[in-house]
Amino acid sequence: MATTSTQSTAEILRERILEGSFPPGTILRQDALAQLLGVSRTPLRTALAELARDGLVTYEANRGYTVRGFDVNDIRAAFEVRANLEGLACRLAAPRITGEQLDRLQRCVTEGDVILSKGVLDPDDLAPYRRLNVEFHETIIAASANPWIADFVGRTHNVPLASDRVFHWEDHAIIFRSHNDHHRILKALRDGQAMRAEALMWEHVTNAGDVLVEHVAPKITDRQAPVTFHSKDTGNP
Amino acid sequence: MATTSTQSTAEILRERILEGSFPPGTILRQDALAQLLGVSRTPLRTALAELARDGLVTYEANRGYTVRGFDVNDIRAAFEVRANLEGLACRLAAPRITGEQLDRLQRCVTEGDVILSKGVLDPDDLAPYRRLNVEFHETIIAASANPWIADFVGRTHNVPLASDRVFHWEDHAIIFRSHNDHHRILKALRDGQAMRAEALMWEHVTNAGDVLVEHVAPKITDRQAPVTFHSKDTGNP
DNA sequence: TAGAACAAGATTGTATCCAAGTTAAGGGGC
DNA sequence: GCCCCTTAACTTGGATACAATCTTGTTCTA
Repeated sequence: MATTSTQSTAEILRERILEGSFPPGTILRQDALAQLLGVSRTPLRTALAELARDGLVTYEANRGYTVRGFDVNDIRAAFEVRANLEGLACRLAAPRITGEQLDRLQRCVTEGDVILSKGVLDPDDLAPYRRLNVEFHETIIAASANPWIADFVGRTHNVPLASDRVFHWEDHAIIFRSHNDHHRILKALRDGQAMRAEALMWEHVTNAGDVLVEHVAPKITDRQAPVTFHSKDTGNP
Repeated sequence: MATTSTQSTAEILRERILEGSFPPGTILRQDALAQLLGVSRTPLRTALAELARDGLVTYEANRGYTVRGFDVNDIRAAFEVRANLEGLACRLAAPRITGEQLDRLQRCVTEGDVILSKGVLDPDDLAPYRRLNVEFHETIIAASANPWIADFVGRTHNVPLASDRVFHWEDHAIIFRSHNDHHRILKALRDGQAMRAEALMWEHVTNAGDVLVEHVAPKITDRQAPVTFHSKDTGNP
């Protein structure tokens, strides 16, 4: 295999935690967790140290790792920063974006048009549209030519419920407006209007945060009590 | 000891790399490095995984860790996002900063006045002034009540030469102007002028980046050839 | 009965050992 | 003579064993 056991362990754990398989406050017992994941404690511990650096789990010396909990304010704060960073990405990208990148953005927008032209939100279209959305944002960030933005925005996705893998695919009007933002952002970037692109992106992300917070707030209000993870648990509630 | 061996190893390594003790491209041989630091390979590897997550070293599966090199563009890019993030911190802090925090900012400014009133830059004043500077910025970031900003700005300090531990303590006019910015930023925050505080901080950080880049650019132009780290090396060139 | 001290069990942190992969050198074939 | 394959030394990755620390339950005392 081209990848190492530590890497795959970290990836699986990250996925599980972001999915919510391990409730916040869960104490991650290394022996049990290693057994569940089918690896020894050595790669598991390395993976945990990485996740701790990403803020997904907290660490206390000689007391192990626990799954970190995020409240509504953490999510709000994440979108606050992300709105600014992605706005900055637009401002930087406007004068230097390449034709090839503009083409890719155009493709995302056009394909999104097709999906949304139905007038209703087909559940089967969720995955493709989400992929388009991710590619649109990532292309702009890449066009900004500032690697820190990509890194930091990526880190704000390391939050359960705030990741762009969570998508509110219910209200056609909301998605339609969001997609319309993409149209305008692309237009602004093509015309080299840095400030306009920045303002549009800022509002675009800020509103997405508002929608998300409004939608998921009830889910997070009940703070789980600390829970211990044992080997008999499957990790899927 | 309250701290664990892994933690201290990571801290020492981080310090060493930021200082420049290990030139970019250095291949960090685990056996030799562990021997140098007086620990076994296990905690060392965990520490290295952490530093890799911070971007200080790069990792390739089955081929180990190498010290990452940063060029002028990386530093420029770091200041670009830092200027925006610290500007954002000001905007957020303006309406919610506490009296206690304003007092602390005032103290930083006043003590800085005393140091700079001499009219010349005494080398003995470098450390105290640098401490005041760090406290000023960190207080505002804390006042923004957005933990992501603190995290991300901290990460931009994880760059050799771009850390705030590097300070250009030569030109009195430059320092004086910079300190004058602090005066105005404090005034803006006290008066609740969010936009003004943001603009001032943006310019403040952007200019600091310009000065740094201009000053250190010659130092980085010569890109070191890849070098292997052996146990006989002391780590101090 | 409440509280503290102690001891046993459990859990984490570190070291050592073994396997798997990589790199480099030497030998054989064209 | 040059290229490729084989092989051996070296390095990294993972598993296991051992040491240090924490937790918990019990017992003894005031």
